Amino acid sequence: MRVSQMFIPTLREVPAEAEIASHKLMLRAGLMRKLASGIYSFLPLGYRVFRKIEQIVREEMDRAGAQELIMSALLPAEVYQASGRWEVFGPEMFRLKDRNGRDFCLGPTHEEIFTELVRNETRSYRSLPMTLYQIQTKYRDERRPRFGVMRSREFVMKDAYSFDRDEAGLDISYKKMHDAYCRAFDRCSLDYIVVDADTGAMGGSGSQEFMVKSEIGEAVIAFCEACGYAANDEKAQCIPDNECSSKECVAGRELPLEKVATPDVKTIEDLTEFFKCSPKEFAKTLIYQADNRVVAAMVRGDRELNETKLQNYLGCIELAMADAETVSGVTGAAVGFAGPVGLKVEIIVDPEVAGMKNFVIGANETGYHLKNVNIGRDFKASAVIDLRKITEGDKCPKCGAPVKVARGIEVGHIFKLGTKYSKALGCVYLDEAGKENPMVMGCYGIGINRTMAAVIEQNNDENGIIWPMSVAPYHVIIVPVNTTEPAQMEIAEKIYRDLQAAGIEVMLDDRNERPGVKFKDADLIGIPIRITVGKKAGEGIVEYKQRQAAGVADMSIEEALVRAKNEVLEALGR
RNA sequence: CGGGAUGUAGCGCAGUUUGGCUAGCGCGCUUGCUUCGGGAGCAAGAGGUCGCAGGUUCGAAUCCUGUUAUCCCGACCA
Repeated sequence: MRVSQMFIPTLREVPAEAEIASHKLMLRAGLMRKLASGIYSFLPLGYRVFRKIEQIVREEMDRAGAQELIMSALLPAEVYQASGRWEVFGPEMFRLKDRNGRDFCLGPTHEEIFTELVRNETRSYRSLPMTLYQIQTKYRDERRPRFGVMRSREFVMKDAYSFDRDEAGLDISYKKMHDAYCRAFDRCSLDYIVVDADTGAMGGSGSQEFMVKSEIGEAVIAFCEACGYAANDEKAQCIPDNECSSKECVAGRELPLEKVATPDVKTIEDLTEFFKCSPKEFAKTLIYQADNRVVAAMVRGDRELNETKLQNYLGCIELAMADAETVSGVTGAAVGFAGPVGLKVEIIVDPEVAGMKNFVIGANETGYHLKNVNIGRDFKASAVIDLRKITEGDKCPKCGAPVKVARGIEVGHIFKLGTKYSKALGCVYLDEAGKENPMVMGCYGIGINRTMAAVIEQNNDENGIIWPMSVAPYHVIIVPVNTTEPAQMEIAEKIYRDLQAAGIEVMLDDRNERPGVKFKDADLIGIPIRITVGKKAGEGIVEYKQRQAAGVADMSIEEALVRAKNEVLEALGR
């Protein structure tokens, strides 16, 4: 298309609202504009990219045997009430009423709707397995929309749902989706990692996330370069490190319990200062409010508690640090002096703490700590389970090598749901013997908008976006340096026609702008190949430039045409 | 939801402390001339109820009260 006729409102300066590279560039390159917090309009160039990503995902879903359909974003309350999620979603769900006062919502996710559809229409084992999907808009009234399209209130998700007879069937359907996701993200040229994930409130027997490594990612992932283990930090299993630094511990003798006055010594930093020793010789006692009960959780002084692990163990819906009033009610001391000795609540202990001897804890008395505490002798643990957060250098739970920790953007998530929804909603099939069984389900999501932002996060430089060919809004841009030179325009027009005839998506920058402006815009919007028609046009020479490469090359028109066609077709795998 | 910050032209900002404004600057936009290989030069223009509402005052972008929107950190999040 001719740039003079296109709606590409590029910006020279970065709007103040944008912080991260992808958000800034999506605004500057004229891909989108904000309508409200977490709500964006995609402009022509941005929408082309959006549709290409969508199409890649669609092709890979179809190739994996999934069938596309489309559902409404406007959903009646009943279907969520049946599964109990009308309440669970809380204020995150956009709710509205129709003219008769009936409750509706804008769908935040569609498990229930798919399950209900299949329940109503499918009865026989002969129809299974089956995987259905849609690429459709979701609405979530996020507490804090962030980073442009990275966490927005309206977004497009590809959501797929598999229905199988049994776990073995689910394993196969799940694997197919896993492989399809890999192909889709590969085609988007994303550098991603597949990590084990916590199933959380979704329940089910297994889950993996597709993470694009990025510093601005909201998730933390641990991975092992030695054996390939990778997990979300909520899920990552920790191997206790019971290397002890104190002599008493090495000797293995239990020393007599001592109460030490520690006025104003509250934090771990204060304690290491006061006792002149390593934080590894303390244990933190954290008081939590879990639904209606109060529990204590202990991790070593230098560790952080992993709330997901605690929550999974407790099986509670709500988990939060107890407020100061609750803490003093339980411990009889101000915050900062909690300890397990004499505590009347459930005490859950990390294996590292369980392996410690003669350590220091709060005395449950304001201004005092206990020294030479020993588990078993001085207090009893209700349970010993892995409770801590993994850190860089921890032993890999699979092979023992030191793990690395990085941040990631979650672009895809696959779940083995099992029978949670099928049982709740009565989604059953009849087997050969005529017996009713719940279908075994999986669900699979890809955030299209977020994937687009992730591609930009990984493919940009100080001049702008560097689109991979597969998702670039156009493949080639032709830049005649001076549109008032008929020789240049003639050649530019010829290249334009030839490439279009070859099925290449091409832009012709026919604006009567100075060359600097056109080069800057071409770089900013990130078109993979640029063909510049300049002074040497008269000799039949043009300049060829790849967006991701530094150099330029002069060549004949014919050569440039051949090269552009080859590069585009090769990159697209045609 | 807790903490912090900010709303002045399409974008970026100054002016607010100490009220005097008929509100400026850069970019972009329009017109003309010149220019044409990395965001051109000259000239002439268009564009703003200073987020909104109320109050104080002779006078409010500026002070007070309320409200709303946006962004950041945290908490939270299928």
